[in-house]
Amino acid sequence: MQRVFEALASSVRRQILALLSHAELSAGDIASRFKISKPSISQHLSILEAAGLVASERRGQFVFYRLVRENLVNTLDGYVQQVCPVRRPLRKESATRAAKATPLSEG
Amino acid sequence: MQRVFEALASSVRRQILALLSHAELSAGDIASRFKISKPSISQHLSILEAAGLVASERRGQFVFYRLVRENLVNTLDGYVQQVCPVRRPLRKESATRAAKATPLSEG
DNA sequence: TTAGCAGTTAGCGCAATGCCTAAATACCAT
DNA sequence: ATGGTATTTAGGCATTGCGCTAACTGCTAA
Repeated sequence: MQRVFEALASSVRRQILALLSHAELSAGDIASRFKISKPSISQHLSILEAAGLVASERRGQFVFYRLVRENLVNTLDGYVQQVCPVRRPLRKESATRAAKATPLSEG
Repeated sequence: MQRVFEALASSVRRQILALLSHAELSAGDIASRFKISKPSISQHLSILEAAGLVASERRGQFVFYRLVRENLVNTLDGYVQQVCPVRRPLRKESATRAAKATPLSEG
């Protein structure tokens, strides 16, 4: 969780995740979309991977990165629930509980 | 948004928000729950306030801080939607869309 | 005004971050 | 093996972040 929030603290890294939300991309493809150097992007990718927000797979010369939505959503949702007690989560399991829509101090 | 994610990158600040999710607290009350010094907590609070995640109000000698849930939830939700296209948001307005539960690449 | 508590601001030291270039590694093709 | 492309690792440097103590401001109470 600490790693996830640290990873998300960087604008570049958030943009990378946004890119990967559309499609799997190679490290080079990702780097080409930013002004900063390839090694810097590689470093960002390794931070994202350490946080479990992306996964990588080498195919031939290329290393493809894909978004791991589950971890992103679970982590953010988990924290939001901690801070907005028993509010509607944004994950599937509890579409039922969502119906109750518990108003708390802001209702 | 940048400010919000930067604010959330610190464990202490996330804990402060969690504290404030239960009740409004004075700066001193908050500080007393951590090992770090009062000035440091004050600095954390000002970062949270700059990010719009908390609001402060002086009452007599005390400065009370309260959580601004809206901004926290809106920001996290907004980014999640950017990354998990047209996924179920975790805010109220669209309890309707939540029923549809759009499966995407992880369905 | 003086004393005292609550909180913030100022300034310092240290560790971590983020960028870079250069060099190394991994793979493909010849 | 050799050369070329893709990516990561290593090392350096400037900036930022986070903790501290000391000093300052705001309020209450005599």
